[in-house]
Amino acid sequence: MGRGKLEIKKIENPTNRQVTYSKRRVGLTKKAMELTVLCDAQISLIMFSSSGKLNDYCSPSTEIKDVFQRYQQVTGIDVWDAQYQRMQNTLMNLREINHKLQMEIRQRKGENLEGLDLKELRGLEQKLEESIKIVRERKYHVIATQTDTYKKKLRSTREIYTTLLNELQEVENENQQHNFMIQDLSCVYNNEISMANQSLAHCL
Amino acid sequence: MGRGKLEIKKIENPTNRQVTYSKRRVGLTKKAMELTVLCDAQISLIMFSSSGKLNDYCSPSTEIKDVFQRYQQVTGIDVWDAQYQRMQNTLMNLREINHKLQMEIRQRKGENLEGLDLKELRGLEQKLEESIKIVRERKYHVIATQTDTYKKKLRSTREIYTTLLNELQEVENENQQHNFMIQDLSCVYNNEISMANQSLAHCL
DNA sequence: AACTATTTATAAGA
DNA sequence: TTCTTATAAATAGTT
Repeated sequence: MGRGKLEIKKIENPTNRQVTYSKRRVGLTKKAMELTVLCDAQISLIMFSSSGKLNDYCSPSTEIKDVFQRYQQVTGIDVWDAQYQRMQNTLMNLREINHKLQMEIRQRKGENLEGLDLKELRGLEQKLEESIKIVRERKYHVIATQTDTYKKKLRSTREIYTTLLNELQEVENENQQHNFMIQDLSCVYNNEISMANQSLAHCL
Repeated sequence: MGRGKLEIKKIENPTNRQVTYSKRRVGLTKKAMELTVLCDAQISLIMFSSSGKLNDYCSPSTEIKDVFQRYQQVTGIDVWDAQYQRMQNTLMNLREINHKLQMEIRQRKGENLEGLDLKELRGLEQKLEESIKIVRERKYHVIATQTDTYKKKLRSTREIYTTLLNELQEVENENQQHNFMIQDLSCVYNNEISMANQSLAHCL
């Protein structure tokens, strides 16, 4: 179209090429826009001139990257980044593992037992018995440790008391005014003993 | 252009819209190609029709993703980022859930109990007791069902035996040569009874 | 999918 | 770049 027919091959004159680019770029964009409006299409158009200048058009209410994403979805994963692909794989792996874990937990909770036969149920029962045995052993261990701790505390308190009592009685020999301190210490000691006994009783 | 002027707004008639899309899509692609050739430009054109069909054009010796990469470089917009970020989040979420599931399973297996205090151990023991109760109930249910099935099988076998025995004895009255058949049937029946009893014994 | 009257795009020139 | 305009190209409506 135009005053003469233009053969479709690279325009060698750079000025002419640039002029033609400008004109046709506008025309192309206009046509893309019209197609968008007329036919309710989603279009992305990216143009780089031979000098590297960028121009683009994208149908309204979307962005180039949305179009790209959609393009990827439709064309498949070939164009996806290697890293992206790797991530996708990891994701699927994790999902699978997750699912298996969920299933195991559900079985161990006693849910979803419909599919199991007698032998499998026995196996599960056995596994649970083993687990509960371990938990109970741990519980007894913790109880024993706590009891032990209380006993040690008690013994140490008693030792401290005895030591202090001895020291005080020595001092008392020199100074009768310290009598009231012995009474005070007795009180603290009895209190401690009582608390320790309470804790032990709660635990056993 | 055409027989009449077309107002640039969405064509409501779907058939017309589709036809116009097809025609103009070809025209647009042709113009893009011409611009590529005439002006030595790099062009990517992606079109989705309103029905979701994809068509694209890309200047020779490049691919869409090259154009996008270049576009990304020039504009500074990271086409990948949004998608990548979303995936990363999903990944981290899954990993976290996975970890929690692992921990729950390990506890239910009796592993990794070091961090638990007496109260938590008691809770875990209780949960395991509940689970094992459910599993046992299910096991008893399966056993009961199987027992029932065996009983029914036994009853049915006995009925068939009785019927056949009667029939045979009737025939026997007419024909003494059938004695050996009765013996044979007895043998089969006793065998069946014995197998059923064995299965029941194994089960209970 | 083909036809064609008309509109639109644009090549060349200014 | 922009305007003009003759002419090529695209395409709307029709078959």
